[in-house]
Amino acid sequence: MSKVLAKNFYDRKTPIVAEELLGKNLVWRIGEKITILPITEVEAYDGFEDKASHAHKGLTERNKVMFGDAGYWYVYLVYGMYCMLNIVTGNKGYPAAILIRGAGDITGPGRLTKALRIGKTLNGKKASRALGLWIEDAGVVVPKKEIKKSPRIGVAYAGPIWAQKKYRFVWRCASDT
DNA sequence: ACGATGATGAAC
DNA sequence: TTCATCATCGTA
Repeated sequence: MSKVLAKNFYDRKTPIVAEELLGKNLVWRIGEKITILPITEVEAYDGFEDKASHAHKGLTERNKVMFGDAGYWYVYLVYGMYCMLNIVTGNKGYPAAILIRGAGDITGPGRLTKALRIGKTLNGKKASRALGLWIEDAGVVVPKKEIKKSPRIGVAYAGPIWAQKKYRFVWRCASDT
């Protein structure tokens, strides 16, 4: 049985949610076509103090979704070309989100949204079957040994403390090393 | 190693 | 209104 992850899953400490998202299924439906991809790589962006997070400069038009309820999509454009897909975590008023960097065979957040044709129209929408983009638990448990923690990518500007935080979680199968 | 490519936020 | 800066990727 697969169950759709809802607010009670996302509304917890961001790094915990991020780690638990590994192995969950990202589901994307366009009409009759359904794509199911197990999540393999994520990054946590947590709270006002996190200098790598968009939220650290306060509430803005772009990042306001991060301040809202958990379980909503935060989608934005970087480098003029690629949309980044994030799921909002934490309580309302507490800005946090998790960037989905890879799922299935796809590695890289830009490639993921390009492959699925996910765009900013989903920004601020609730992850649900009705929307056509959601995450569900198919009962897969990823062994701790297969989870690799490391610093986040592309956030050197955040200063040593935040740039070095191990908020990146990668599901590395035992078969490869 | 670097350019593409455009929204964003802050300065002026 | 202008400017530097990006949670990146493909090509070289």
